[in-house]
Amino acid sequence: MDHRSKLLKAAEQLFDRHGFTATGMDRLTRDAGMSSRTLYKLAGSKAALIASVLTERDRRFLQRMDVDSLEGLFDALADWIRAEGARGCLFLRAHGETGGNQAAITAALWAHKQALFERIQAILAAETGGRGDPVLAEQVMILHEGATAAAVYRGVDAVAAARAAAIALVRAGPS
Amino acid sequence: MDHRSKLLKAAEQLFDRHGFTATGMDRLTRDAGMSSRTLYKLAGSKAALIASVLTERDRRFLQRMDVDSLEGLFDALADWIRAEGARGCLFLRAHGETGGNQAAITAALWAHKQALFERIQAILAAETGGRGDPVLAEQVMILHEGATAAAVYRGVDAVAAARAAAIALVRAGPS
DNA sequence: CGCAGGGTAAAACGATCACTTTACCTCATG
DNA sequence: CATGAGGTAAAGTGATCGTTTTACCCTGCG
Repeated sequence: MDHRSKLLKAAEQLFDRHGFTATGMDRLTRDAGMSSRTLYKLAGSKAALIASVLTERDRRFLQRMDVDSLEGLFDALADWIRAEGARGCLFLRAHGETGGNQAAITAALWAHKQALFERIQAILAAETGGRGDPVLAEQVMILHEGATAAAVYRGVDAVAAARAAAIALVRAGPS
Repeated sequence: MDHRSKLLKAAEQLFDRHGFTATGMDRLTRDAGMSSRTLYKLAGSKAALIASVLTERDRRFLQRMDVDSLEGLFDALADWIRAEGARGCLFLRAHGETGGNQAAITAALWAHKQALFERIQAILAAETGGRGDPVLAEQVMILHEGATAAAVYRGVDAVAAARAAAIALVRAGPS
């Protein structure tokens, strides 16, 4: 594994497990297995590193959510949480820690949520036969978001509950 | 207003708007309008102050969620967000910033979510005529949580969507 | 008046922060 | 063999962190 991949992997893990501000650069160099000089040559700055981590996270997460059914979407989320742990959405956490004042982080958050929303819309369009209901998509998105957050204190079972709710909502159709 | 109230109010606002670690004690003393000596006599430490803020927040939030219908619950959340802004659940943010390693914060998070869950259960029991469905309560809780999180990037409208979804779920009954 | 309680402003504390610099090492390639 | 690119370890940078200390100032009360 090359230096850049090692750095991004270590950084994502540390940021996720301990928080962004709480993670010092000395700990980062140790976990990434490289000198601070190389780290700064690769990352530029801590802020830029956070942005890079979020970009990579977005790619990896959406890849995992590349499914073609509502059930698959929530199963994929449950798998993700079982593999990565339940510590809440990393994008919202980054946004919250920086007070929403860092443009790059806010942009990454928006792009990530927009992409996820479009994926949900596509899944629903396929399931309901092209009938695109933006309100229903938003409700499924909220269930997905809520399951991610609630899993922090209720565990993976929250995802199963959200999954059942989403299915019931779609079956009930437009209210 | 006495010193303790001024401190808690200023601290809650700063923590919420800028993050916990990003808020320095110098800024806190300035906004609370007192010397650092008085602040430390009242708060003990920054960690203790965070815990106190969360306790006060729990009280104030649950007081606002003291309603007797499902519609009222989500309307109360919308009112809260309109008044306080949409920056996500402060308890989950505190938990995330500290990596879940501070016992007092984790305890405050658990207590808060447990109390909210019981409130939702009570509302549902009243609405469905005593039929206590714990899964339905969890689903409404997830919608509530999801709306709080999604409001950060989609605005208050997320709460209206969650409200409609909750109503549809309850009307559909046990799946 | 005398004095204690509770406050202030501001300096000082050591620790830690993100980041840079210095000095040295390794090694493939012309 | 010489060399330059790319790496390391470690010390140093100034700033900022949470917290404590110092010295002083009101003010209500016996």
